Amino acid sequence: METSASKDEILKCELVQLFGEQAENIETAAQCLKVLSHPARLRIMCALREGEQTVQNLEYYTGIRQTTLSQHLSLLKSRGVLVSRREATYSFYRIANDQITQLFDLIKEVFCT
Amino acid sequence: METSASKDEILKCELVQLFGEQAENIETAAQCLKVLSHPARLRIMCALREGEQTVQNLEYYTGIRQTTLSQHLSLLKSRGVLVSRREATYSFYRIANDQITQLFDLIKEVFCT
DNA sequence: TAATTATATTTGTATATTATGATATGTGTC
DNA sequence: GACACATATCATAATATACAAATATAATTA
Repeated sequence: METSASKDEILKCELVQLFGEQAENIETAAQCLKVLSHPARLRIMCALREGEQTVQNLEYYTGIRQTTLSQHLSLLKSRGVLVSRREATYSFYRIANDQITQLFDLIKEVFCT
Repeated sequence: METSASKDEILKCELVQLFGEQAENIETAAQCLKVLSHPARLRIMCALREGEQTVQNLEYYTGIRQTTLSQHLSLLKSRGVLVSRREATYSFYRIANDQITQLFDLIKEVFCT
Protein backbone atom coordinates (compact mmCIF):
# COMPACT_ATOMS: atom_id res chain seq x y z
CA MET A 1 0.00 0.00 0.00
CA GLU A 2 1.46 3.34 -1.11
CA THR A 3 2.13 5.87 1.63
CA SER A 4 2.93 9.01 -0.30
CA ALA A 5 3.01 12.55 1.05
CA SER A 6 -0.55 13.12 -0.20
CA LYS A 7 -1.93 10.25 1.86
CA ASP A 8 -3.96 12.62 4.01
CA GLU A 9 -5.56 14.31 1.03
CA ILE A 10 -6.53 10.98 -0.45
CA LEU A 11 -7.86 9.78 2.87
CA LYS A 12 -9.91 12.90 3.36
CA CYS A 13 -11.27 12.65 -0.16
CA GLU A 14 -12.25 9.02 0.32
CA LEU A 15 -14.11 9.79 3.53
CA VAL A 16 -15.90 12.74 2.03
CA GLN A 17 -17.08 10.53 -0.80
CA LEU A 18 -18.12 7.87 1.65
CA PHE A 19 -19.90 9.87 4.29
CA GLY A 20 -20.85 13.21 2.85
CA GLU A 21 -19.88 16.81 2.54
CA GLN A 22 -18.02 17.19 5.81
CA ALA A 23 -16.16 14.77 8.06
CA GLU A 24 -17.83 16.78 10.78
CA ASN A 25 -21.01 14.86 10.00
CA ILE A 26 -19.37 11.78 11.42
CA GLU A 27 -18.80 13.54 14.72
CA THR A 28 -22.38 14.73 14.81
CA ALA A 29 -23.73 11.28 14.00
CA ALA A 30 -21.53 9.65 16.62
CA GLN A 31 -22.70 12.13 19.24
CA CYS A 32 -26.35 11.55 18.45
CA LEU A 33 -26.04 7.78 18.32
CA LYS A 34 -24.13 7.79 21.57
CA VAL A 35 -26.88 9.63 23.34
CA LEU A 36 -29.43 7.15 21.98
CA SER A 37 -27.34 4.12 22.88
CA HIS A 38 -28.56 3.60 26.41
CA PRO A 39 -31.48 1.41 27.49
CA ALA A 40 -32.94 4.09 29.71
CA ARG A 41 -32.80 6.68 26.96
CA LEU A 42 -34.30 4.30 24.42
CA ARG A 43 -37.17 3.67 26.83
CA ILE A 44 -37.65 7.41 27.06
CA MET A 45 -37.74 7.60 23.26
CA CYS A 46 -40.32 4.81 23.19
CA ALA A 47 -42.50 6.66 25.62
CA LEU A 48 -42.22 9.86 23.58
CA ARG A 49 -42.79 8.24 20.21
CA GLU A 50 -46.51 9.01 20.22
CA GLY A 51 -46.16 12.53 21.57
CA GLU A 52 -44.98 14.73 24.36
CA GLN A 53 -45.03 13.68 27.99
CA THR A 54 -44.41 15.24 31.35
CA VAL A 55 -41.44 14.15 33.42
CA GLN A 56 -43.65 12.40 35.91
CA ASN A 57 -45.34 10.42 33.18
CA LEU A 58 -41.95 9.42 31.82
CA GLU A 59 -40.93 8.40 35.30
CA TYR A 60 -44.01 6.23 35.48
CA TYR A 61 -43.64 4.72 32.00
CA THR A 62 -39.93 4.02 32.14
CA GLY A 63 -39.46 3.19 35.83
CA ILE A 64 -36.44 5.48 35.99
CA ARG A 65 -36.03 7.57 39.13
CA GLN A 66 -36.62 11.28 38.93
CA THR A 67 -33.05 12.48 39.40
CA THR A 68 -31.63 9.99 36.93
CA LEU A 69 -34.44 10.63 34.47
CA SER A 70 -33.92 14.36 34.65
CA GLN A 71 -30.25 13.88 33.83
CA HIS A 72 -31.01 11.68 30.85
CA LEU A 73 -33.58 14.18 29.59
CA SER A 74 -31.13 17.01 30.00
CA LEU A 75 -28.55 15.11 27.96
CA LEU A 76 -31.02 14.22 25.21
CA LYS A 77 -32.12 17.83 25.04
CA SER A 78 -28.60 19.24 24.96
CA ARG A 79 -27.75 17.01 21.99
CA GLY A 80 -30.81 18.10 20.06
CA VAL A 81 -32.66 14.80 20.32
CA LEU A 82 -35.47 16.20 22.47
CA VAL A 83 -37.02 19.56 23.04
CA SER A 84 -39.09 20.69 26.00
CA ARG A 85 -41.60 23.30 26.98
CA ARG A 86 -42.69 24.47 30.39
CA GLU A 87 -46.32 24.75 31.45
CA ALA A 88 -46.87 25.75 35.02
CA THR A 89 -44.90 23.28 37.12
CA TYR A 90 -44.77 20.70 34.37
CA SER A 91 -42.07 20.18 31.78
CA PHE A 92 -43.23 18.54 28.59
CA TYR A 93 -40.62 16.73 26.54
CA ARG A 94 -40.92 15.59 22.95
CA ILE A 95 -38.77 14.30 20.10
CA ALA A 96 -37.04 17.26 18.47
CA ASN A 97 -37.76 16.59 14.78
CA ASP A 98 -38.87 14.15 12.13
CA GLN A 99 -35.37 12.97 11.30
CA ILE A 100 -34.84 11.77 14.84
CA THR A 101 -38.25 10.11 14.81
CA GLN A 102 -37.42 8.43 11.52
CA LEU A 103 -34.10 7.21 12.86
CA PHE A 104 -35.76 5.88 15.98
CA ASP A 105 -38.41 4.11 13.93
CA LEU A 106 -35.78 2.32 11.90
CA ILE A 107 -33.90 1.31 15.01
CA LYS A 108 -37.16 -0.17 16.29
CA GLU A 109 -37.74 -1.89 12.98
CA VAL A 110 -34.24 -3.32 12.87
CA PHE A 111 -34.23 -4.66 16.40
CA CYS A 112 -37.86 -5.57 16.94
CA THR A 113 -38.76 -7.61 13.89
CA MET B 1 -50.92 9.65 38.42
CA GLU B 2 -52.10 6.43 40.00
CA THR B 3 -49.45 4.33 41.70
CA SER B 4 -51.26 1.05 42.29
CA ALA B 5 -49.69 -2.32 43.14
CA SER B 6 -49.82 -3.33 39.47
CA LYS B 7 -47.71 -0.42 38.37
CA ASP B 8 -44.93 -2.69 37.18
CA GLU B 9 -47.27 -4.82 35.11
CA ILE B 10 -48.72 -1.75 33.46
CA LEU B 11 -45.29 -0.31 32.84
CA LYS B 12 -44.07 -3.52 31.32
CA CYS B 13 -47.17 -3.74 29.15
CA GLU B 14 -46.71 -0.18 27.93
CA LEU B 15 -43.11 -0.78 27.00
CA VAL B 16 -43.89 -4.01 25.21
CA GLN B 17 -46.51 -2.18 23.16
CA LEU B 18 -44.08 0.62 22.46
CA PHE B 19 -40.93 -1.25 21.58
CA GLY B 20 -41.87 -4.76 20.60
CA GLU B 21 -42.19 -8.29 21.83
CA GLN B 22 -39.47 -8.24 24.46
CA ALA B 23 -37.91 -5.50 26.56
CA GLU B 24 -34.73 -7.38 25.77
CA ASN B 25 -34.84 -5.76 22.33
CA ILE B 26 -34.09 -2.46 23.98
CA GLU B 27 -30.91 -3.86 25.47
CA THR B 28 -29.86 -5.29 22.13
CA ALA B 29 -30.56 -2.06 20.31
CA ALA B 30 -28.68 -0.03 22.92
CA GLN B 31 -25.69 -2.33 22.62
CA CYS B 32 -25.60 -2.09 18.85
CA LEU B 33 -26.06 1.67 18.78
CA LYS B 34 -23.38 2.08 21.40
CA VAL B 35 -20.86 0.22 19.32
CA LEU B 36 -21.72 2.38 16.31
CA SER B 37 -21.61 5.62 18.27
CA HIS B 38 -17.93 6.39 17.90
CA PRO B 39 -16.34 8.47 15.15
CA ALA B 40 -13.63 5.91 14.50
CA ARG B 41 -16.13 3.09 14.20
CA LEU B 42 -18.39 5.12 11.92
CA ARG B 43 -15.40 5.78 9.68
CA ILE B 44 -14.75 2.05 9.61
CA MET B 45 -18.38 1.47 8.62
CA CYS B 46 -18.03 4.05 5.86
CA ALA B 47 -14.99 2.31 4.51
CA LEU B 48 -16.77 -1.06 4.60
CA ARG B 49 -20.01 0.18 3.08
CA GLU B 50 -19.01 -0.86 -0.45
CA GLY B 51 -17.51 -4.19 0.54
CA GLU B 52 -14.90 -6.00 2.57
CA GLN B 53 -11.48 -4.57 3.31
CA THR B 54 -8.27 -5.74 4.88
CA VAL B 55 -7.10 -4.22 8.13
CA GLN B 56 -4.28 -2.40 6.43
CA ASN B 57 -6.66 -0.83 3.93
CA LEU B 58 -8.90 0.25 6.77
CA GLU B 59 -5.89 1.72 8.52
CA TYR B 60 -5.13 3.66 5.38
CA TYR B 61 -8.70 4.82 4.73
CA THR B 62 -9.56 5.80 8.27
CA GLY B 63 -6.21 7.04 9.55
CA ILE B 64 -6.64 5.01 12.73
CA ARG B 65 -3.52 3.30 14.09
CA GLN B 66 -3.25 -0.44 13.83
CA THR B 67 -3.63 -1.34 17.52
CA THR B 68 -6.55 0.98 18.03
CA LEU B 69 -8.15 -0.13 14.79
CA SER B 70 -7.80 -3.78 15.69
CA GLN B 71 -9.57 -3.18 18.98
CA HIS B 72 -12.42 -1.31 17.31
CA LEU B 73 -12.77 -4.12 14.76
CA SER B 74 -12.76 -6.70 17.50
CA LEU B 75 -15.52 -4.84 19.32
CA LEU B 76 -17.63 -4.42 16.19
CA LYS B 77 -17.21 -8.11 15.43
CA SER B 78 -18.06 -9.27 18.93
CA ARG B 79 -21.29 -7.31 18.82
CA GLY B 80 -22.33 -8.80 15.50
CA VAL B 81 -21.89 -5.63 13.48
CA LEU B 82 -19.00 -6.98 11.42
CA VAL B 83 -17.76 -10.40 10.36
CA SER B 84 -14.28 -11.34 9.20
CA ARG B 85 -12.46 -14.00 7.28
CA ARG B 86 -8.80 -14.85 7.18
CA GLU B 87 -6.81 -15.28 3.98
CA ALA B 88 -3.12 -15.93 4.38
CA THR B 89 -1.82 -13.10 6.60
CA TYR B 90 -4.73 -10.84 5.80
CA SER B 91 -7.99 -10.40 7.70
CA PHE B 92 -10.91 -9.21 5.65
CA TYR B 93 -13.73 -7.46 7.49
CA ARG B 94 -17.21 -6.70 6.22
CA ILE B 95 -20.60 -5.57 7.49
CA ALA B 96 -22.38 -8.56 9.03
CA ASN B 97 -25.83 -8.32 7.41
CA ASP B 98 -28.32 -6.22 5.48
CA GLN B 99 -30.08 -4.93 8.58
CA ILE B 100 -26.89 -3.31 9.80
CA THR B 101 -26.21 -1.91 6.35
CA GLN B 102 -29.73 -0.54 6.21
CA LEU B 103 -29.35 1.05 9.64
CA PHE B 104 -26.03 2.58 8.66
CA ASP B 105 -27.48 3.95 5.44
CA LEU B 106 -30.25 5.68 7.34
CA ILE B 107 -27.78 7.14 9.79
CA LYS B 108 -25.86 8.51 6.82
CA GLU B 109 -29.05 9.85 5.30
CA VAL B 110 -30.12 11.52 8.53
CA PHE B 111 -26.81 13.18 9.27
CA CYS B 112 -25.47 13.90 5.81
CA THR B 113 -28.34 15.58 3.99
C1' DT C 1 -45.84 33.57 53.76
C1' DA C 2 -45.47 28.60 54.47
C1' DA C 3 -46.13 24.28 52.56
C1' DT C 4 -46.50 21.37 48.51
C1' DT C 5 -45.53 19.59 44.06
C1' DA C 6 -42.71 19.13 39.82
C1' DT C 7 -38.41 19.40 38.01
C1' DA C 8 -33.39 20.52 37.87
C1' DT C 9 -28.66 20.67 39.60
C1' DT C 10 -24.78 19.34 42.43
C1' DT C 11 -21.74 16.10 44.32
C1' DG C 12 -19.54 11.79 45.27
C1' DT C 13 -18.42 7.37 43.79
C1' DA C 14 -18.26 3.37 40.98
C1' DT C 15 -17.62 1.72 36.54
C1' DA C 16 -16.66 1.86 31.52
C1' DT C 17 -14.24 3.51 27.52
C1' DT C 18 -10.37 5.16 24.99
C1' DA C 19 -5.76 5.45 22.97
C1' DT C 20 -1.21 3.98 23.36
C1' DG C 21 3.07 1.35 23.72
C1' DA C 22 4.81 -3.10 24.29
C1' DT C 23 4.36 -7.58 23.10
C1' DA C 24 2.48 -11.77 21.05
C1' DT C 25 0.70 -14.66 17.32
C1' DG C 26 0.32 -16.34 12.85
C1' DT C 27 1.77 -16.82 7.99
C1' DG C 28 4.73 -16.69 4.05
C1' DT C 29 9.56 -16.23 2.20
C1' DC C 30 14.52 -16.63 2.02
C1' DG D 1 15.24 -21.73 11.13
C1' DA D 2 15.58 -16.60 10.63
C1' DC D 3 13.14 -12.90 9.07
C1' DA D 4 9.50 -9.77 7.57
C1' DC D 5 4.87 -8.60 7.49
C1' DA D 6 -0.14 -8.49 8.97
C1' DT D 7 -2.90 -8.65 12.73
C1' DA D 8 -4.20 -9.44 17.66
C1' DT D 9 -3.76 -9.02 22.64
C1' DC D 10 -2.27 -6.96 27.04
C1' DA D 11 -1.36 -3.43 30.51
C1' DT D 12 -2.18 1.08 31.79
C1' DA D 13 -3.32 5.79 32.33
C1' DA D 14 -6.54 9.37 31.08
C1' DT D 15 -11.07 10.45 30.48
C1' DA D 16 -16.04 9.84 30.32
C1' DT D 17 -20.31 8.01 32.02
C1' DA D 18 -23.90 6.26 35.27
C1' DC D 19 -26.47 6.45 39.33
C1' DA D 20 -28.17 8.07 43.59
C1' DA D 21 -28.61 11.02 47.59
C1' DA D 22 -28.93 15.60 48.89
C1' DT D 23 -30.13 19.95 47.68
C1' DA D 24 -31.93 23.74 44.87
C1' DT D 25 -35.37 26.12 42.05
C1' DA D 26 -39.79 27.32 40.35
C1' DA D 27 -44.77 27.42 40.31
C1' DT D 28 -49.07 26.57 42.97
C1' DT D 29 -51.99 26.49 46.78
C1' DA D 30 -53.43 26.94 51.61
